[in-house]
Amino acid sequence: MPPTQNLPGRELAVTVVLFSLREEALQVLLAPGSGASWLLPGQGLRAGEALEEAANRVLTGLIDRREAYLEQLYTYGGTGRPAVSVAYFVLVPAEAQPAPGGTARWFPVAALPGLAGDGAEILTYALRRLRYKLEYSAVGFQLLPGEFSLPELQHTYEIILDERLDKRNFRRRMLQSGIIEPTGHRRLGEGRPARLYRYRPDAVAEVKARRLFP
Amino acid sequence: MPPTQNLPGRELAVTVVLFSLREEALQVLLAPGSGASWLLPGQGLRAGEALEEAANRVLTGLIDRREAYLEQLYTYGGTGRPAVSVAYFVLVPAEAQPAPGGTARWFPVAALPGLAGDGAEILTYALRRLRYKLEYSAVGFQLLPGEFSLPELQHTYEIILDERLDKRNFRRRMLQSGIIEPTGHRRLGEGRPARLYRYRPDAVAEVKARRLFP
DNA sequence: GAAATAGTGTCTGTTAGACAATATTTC
DNA sequence: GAAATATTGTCTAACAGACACTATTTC
Repeated sequence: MPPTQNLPGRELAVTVVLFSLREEALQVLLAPGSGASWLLPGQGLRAGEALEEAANRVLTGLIDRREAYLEQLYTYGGTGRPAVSVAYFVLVPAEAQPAPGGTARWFPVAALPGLAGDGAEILTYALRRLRYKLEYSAVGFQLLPGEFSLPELQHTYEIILDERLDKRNFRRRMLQSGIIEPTGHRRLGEGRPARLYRYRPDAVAEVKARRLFP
Repeated sequence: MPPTQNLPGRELAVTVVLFSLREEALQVLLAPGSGASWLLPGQGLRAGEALEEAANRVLTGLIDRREAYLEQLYTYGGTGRPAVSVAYFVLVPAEAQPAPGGTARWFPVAALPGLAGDGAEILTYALRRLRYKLEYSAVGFQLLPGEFSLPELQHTYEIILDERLDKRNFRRRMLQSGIIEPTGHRRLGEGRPARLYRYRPDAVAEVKARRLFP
């Protein structure tokens, strides 16, 4: 029974775990709760509304962005208010801006405030899922703008996995996978400019797990 | 809005996709629906009942077995009756017997009857998940009795994956993984008796997916 | 001893992972 | 030309996958 915003008496709610990269850190958007605690943003499900619709509605109230990577995470509860809450996992690029006038705030996952209800449990699970999916699917691109350099991409992976990666091996596999293509543009900066790439959603986005028992 | 048994007016239900191996085939337990159609078994959620409790309750009404491998699959709906249904994925060994007096029947996944509502969609997803998990986790053992031979284990994999596997490679990896241990018993039959093994739940049950972008 | 099934070992190609030097830009 | 950053290639160990014969039991 995860905490919900504004609609305390509902049977069914959706909860959203919204991740983004800001200031060199993986951050989560949280809504103010009672007292000093914070909540995962959520809303009761409206009559006739599909689950994913409701999740998108919550999202629209939080952020200025219409498209986002959204995936059902897990359904919690059966006791408490709301009785059941369907948690969604959402990724937005750093470009996305919080909705004007909103009270939600970003928190680095490394420095979370106290979370009401089972918010901490949900968040931990979402984070685990993010790290796991990063390694065998292409979700990482959802956290980046449309054009990015390979060092930026690698940096994204390093932040989320909290682990240093070898530059040569990273580039080799990323390029060999065919999942990105050069845009022809370059990112100018202090040193040698970096080539920019874009994600190719048509490329195979998921990798076969290594078979334990083939 | 998956079909539910007996409790048409509920907001929230759990649906169970129950797999077992019988007669050399992967089979699913279905409940009779209206007319000639069949349903995935399910029940409305009771007040104060946790989701997994409800899934276990449904299970108890279907089969004589108290323990089963049970995992939340996906939550469907938002429209229709029931408004939302939480689907569970369940594996039981072939030993398990249907509850006496029950009306549910086993169907091979290769020859399913017409399914009401979005039963077919849920079942297809459950099957995909089973095959997928089989390759990187140890769920396969949940379909076998406590003691089994390596040929039996391989046969289980072949049935579910619908694919022939190399005996030598299969045995090598299965044994090297340390996930099974010999019981000292043997399975007698027509030819040379097979050594029996048991699953070691304490062994690492999941394998790192191959990193796409390490 | 024939039939049936269980059990075993090797070779090869691919890939993950470790590792250091060169290239291009700005100031 | 110094500083900063981007870009590139090789070697090795581990593992997946292909492949054929021997061992043990029953009848």
